[in-house]
Amino acid sequence: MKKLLTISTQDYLKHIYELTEHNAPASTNTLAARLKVRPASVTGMIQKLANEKPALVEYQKHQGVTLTKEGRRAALEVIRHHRLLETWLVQTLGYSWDEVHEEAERLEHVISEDFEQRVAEALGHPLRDPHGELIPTANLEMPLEDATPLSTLRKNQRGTIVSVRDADADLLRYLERLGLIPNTHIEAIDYSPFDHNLTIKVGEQTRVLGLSVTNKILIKED
Amino acid sequence: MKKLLTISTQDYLKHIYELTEHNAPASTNTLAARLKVRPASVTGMIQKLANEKPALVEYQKHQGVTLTKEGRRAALEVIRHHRLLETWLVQTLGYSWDEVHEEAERLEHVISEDFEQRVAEALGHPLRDPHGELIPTANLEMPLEDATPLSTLRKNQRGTIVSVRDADADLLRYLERLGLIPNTHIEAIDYSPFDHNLTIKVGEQTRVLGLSVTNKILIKED
DNA sequence: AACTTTATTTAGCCTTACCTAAATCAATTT
DNA sequence: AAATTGATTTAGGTAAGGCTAAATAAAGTT
Ligand SMILES: [Mn+2]
Ligand SMILES: [Mn+2]
Ligand SMILES: [Mn+2]
Ligand SMILES: [Mn+2]
Repeated sequence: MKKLLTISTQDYLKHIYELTEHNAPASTNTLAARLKVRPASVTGMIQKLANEKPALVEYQKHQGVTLTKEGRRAALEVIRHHRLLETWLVQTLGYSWDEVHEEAERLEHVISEDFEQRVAEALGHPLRDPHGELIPTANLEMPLEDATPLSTLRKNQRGTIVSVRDADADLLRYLERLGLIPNTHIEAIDYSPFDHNLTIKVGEQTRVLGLSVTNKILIKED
Repeated sequence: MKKLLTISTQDYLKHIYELTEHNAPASTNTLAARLKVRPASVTGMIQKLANEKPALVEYQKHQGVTLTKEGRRAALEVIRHHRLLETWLVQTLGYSWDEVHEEAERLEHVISEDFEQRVAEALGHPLRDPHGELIPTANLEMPLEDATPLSTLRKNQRGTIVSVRDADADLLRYLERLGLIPNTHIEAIDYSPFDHNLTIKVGEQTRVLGLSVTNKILIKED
């Protein structure tokens, strides 16, 4: 029953998941950019995934792509591997949060279910990875995220950083230097509606963050 | 300067190394059997490896194959990864010695040099893996093995088990059940020159081992 | 409505690493 | 020396997963 998926297939499904997480199908071009592949290659792969049985994606020409139930399970499997691996690499080998992603990106495709289980066990079944992102459960369900983007915080509101999207190592190093890591308390002290710049206080420091940054940080109001 | 090798290439080189370790070139058929691939495929791959520049193998039609200096380095790189990974999986995730091999077989190809170094560090730069096999050094030299096959032990000689070839999980489970693991002291109490059976004493137990087993165990006389 | 631009798909190729079947080589036997 | 056998190589395919260039569709403009 279980087909074994190639590394490429797993990467396609993972990226489709991330792009369609907040509904809205993923476009060929966006996927191509994420996967660092040409749009024509994406079309080809998507067609194949749609014709698998059971189908892994739902696809209508020119309308973008979404995951089927099977596709979503496969995507969550990879994401669970990725996030458990990141957590483990940080905890046992002293990786920093800007270094783990790349390593996990390759390991996620080759570990066994046994390995996954041993790591989960060793870590005490963590809920979030080092970037604060939720780890899918062992039965492949994604827990509900109740945090909101930092970009929604307004003057005089306070919050605690929950997570940061982990794609860009440079951004992560930058944020760490500013002290903007999970569990940090912050307070909005100004917001500029024209450029969407948000001025916040972190400890004693004051920082001004643009939308491209505030969109990538999730917080919980407190 | 450094070409990146595919997983297949790495596996070919690793198996060629193991087959040529005690000089004598590796034959197409033997390699095919080890790699679980058809002889024709081996010929094809070997021809490619011989035509790389720099060449990774030395090859003359119908004469078998050996590694060049570059090929040997590449092979030792993979073997170092494999053995460090085995050691680490056993120590940090509680794998047993018959389980680690398969997992390491896949991980060995995807870890970074950074990962390798962190693991080596975390383990205190171990000299041998859980099967007692020597781990190539960080600068890719294989330490000299001064242990000898158990098959050379004769009546009334005593020795300590140094290592066991790790290929076959069933054999490993069998040996563990008999208490035949690294650092165990044994004594030869009989040898039959006709069938090469060796009778040994392990603790209080007496065991009779065939040549196919005694050849896979290395000991140091004491 | 016609035109232009951008997004997407199709068509045709390439590389890697496998396979099977047929051909050839090398080592034994007779 | 000839014939047989086993090992190895060659020839011709296949399946993945990329690529470029050309064709088409959709969306935005005049
Ligand atoms: Mn990946
Ligand atoms: Mn899993
Ligand atoms: Mn391998
Ligand atoms: Mn290495």
